[in-house]
Amino acid sequence: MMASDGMLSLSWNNHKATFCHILSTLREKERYTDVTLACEGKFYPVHKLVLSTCSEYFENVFEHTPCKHPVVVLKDIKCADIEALLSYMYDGVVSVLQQDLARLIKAAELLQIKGLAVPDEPPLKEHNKKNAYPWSSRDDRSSPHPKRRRREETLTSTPQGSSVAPPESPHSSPQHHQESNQSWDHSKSLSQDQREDGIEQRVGDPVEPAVEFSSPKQEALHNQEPVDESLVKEEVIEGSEENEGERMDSRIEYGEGLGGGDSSTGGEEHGSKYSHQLDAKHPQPLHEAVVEALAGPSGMQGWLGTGELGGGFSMLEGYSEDGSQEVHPASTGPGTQQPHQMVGLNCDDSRLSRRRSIGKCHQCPFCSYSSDRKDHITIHIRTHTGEKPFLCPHCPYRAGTRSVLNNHIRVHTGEKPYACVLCPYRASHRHVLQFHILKHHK
DNA sequence: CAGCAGGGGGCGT
DNA sequence: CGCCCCCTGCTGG
Repeated sequence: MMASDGMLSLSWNNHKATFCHILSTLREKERYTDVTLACEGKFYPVHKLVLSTCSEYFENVFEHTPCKHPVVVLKDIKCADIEALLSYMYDGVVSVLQQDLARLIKAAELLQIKGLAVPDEPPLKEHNKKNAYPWSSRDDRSSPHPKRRRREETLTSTPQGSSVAPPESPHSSPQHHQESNQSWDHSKSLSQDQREDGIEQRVGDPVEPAVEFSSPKQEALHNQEPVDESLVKEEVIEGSEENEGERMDSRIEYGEGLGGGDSSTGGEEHGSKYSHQLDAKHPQPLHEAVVEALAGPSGMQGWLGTGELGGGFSMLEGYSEDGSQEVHPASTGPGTQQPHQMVGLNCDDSRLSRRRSIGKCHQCPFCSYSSDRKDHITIHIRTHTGEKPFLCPHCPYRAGTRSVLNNHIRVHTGEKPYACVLCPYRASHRHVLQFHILKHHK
């Protein structure tokens, strides 16, 4: 169509469809994903953009989460629902059994998924789900009902208030606070408060009373974690006893490895060994890797899981390069209404003490491993995430640490720095030399 | 033989 | 604090 002034208006006929398709494809390939949703032990690498577009809740969360690649642990929501909601958000459509509809809607309300959860309106009907196109509603995203949501619920701690309960307390009951929209509103309001009222004030948050901040560190923590302060607090509560001990600072860099995948193409020759990395062949390597990691008895299951330990899922917020946050194995009590929990990984202790060995204050969020060295935790976490930031310049091999890569590179360079003192033999690795000596010069 | 995971020392910022 | 490097124990092909 030509405009009167000679300007041409070029339209992409099926732009929306194509755009959405591409987005969906990107998710499948885990390309450019910058946030991971964790639910019932499963991990879903997705895009902040999409989540923010379809959910004001996520929008707020990300707004307060500086991390490059946060991990949002969703509690009280079934992974099936998350999958369905993701399908809805990415594809605009989702099929759901009638019997599961109520539950799905509830989850959508918790997460404030546009089109599925309409605060002021009655729960959507099925047809809504099918037709609603996330994108279509996004425009009003700001308008929807900010105020409404904003309704303050200072009552952060609900009767269940088990937030104070020990980690072991099984408040996992998924229903605890999802039951009503209010609960949703509640959480929402909290986050908004934080954002609008200022993060610092969180400390004074009503919830606070229940929480015992034993050390200044915690405050620091708060400052660092603008997001859902209430959540953090609760976490703190439970973990408070181990302020120094259980808190950990760890970071996961999903960056290249997980989301990017560009370079991840490599490793194929290494076979399945590296498949967990981001091989195109394994669209969800991260999931698998992490799930595996979680499988362990003492692993994340306890943590994220189930309520045995954590009583519901907690949010591991921000295991990212940028943001380290604290993770408290003990998730918030059921008292909280937030669909997720933010868990910080920062070990504020570090600030207080620069010494490395003051006890193992860094805990791996995925397993029972702990270390007094944050850097070691960082590396360790890569074993769970599959992240291997160090690429071999000669082959697709990727390593989790520089040292490992350097060792590997010797296979290409033929360098054999380890010489036998008893003969001309040289080995590329110390182990090899030791074996040689034992075998030939014993 | 190659790689992985964990621990420790050292260094620069 | 983060990174690098080294060492050790272990595993799998």
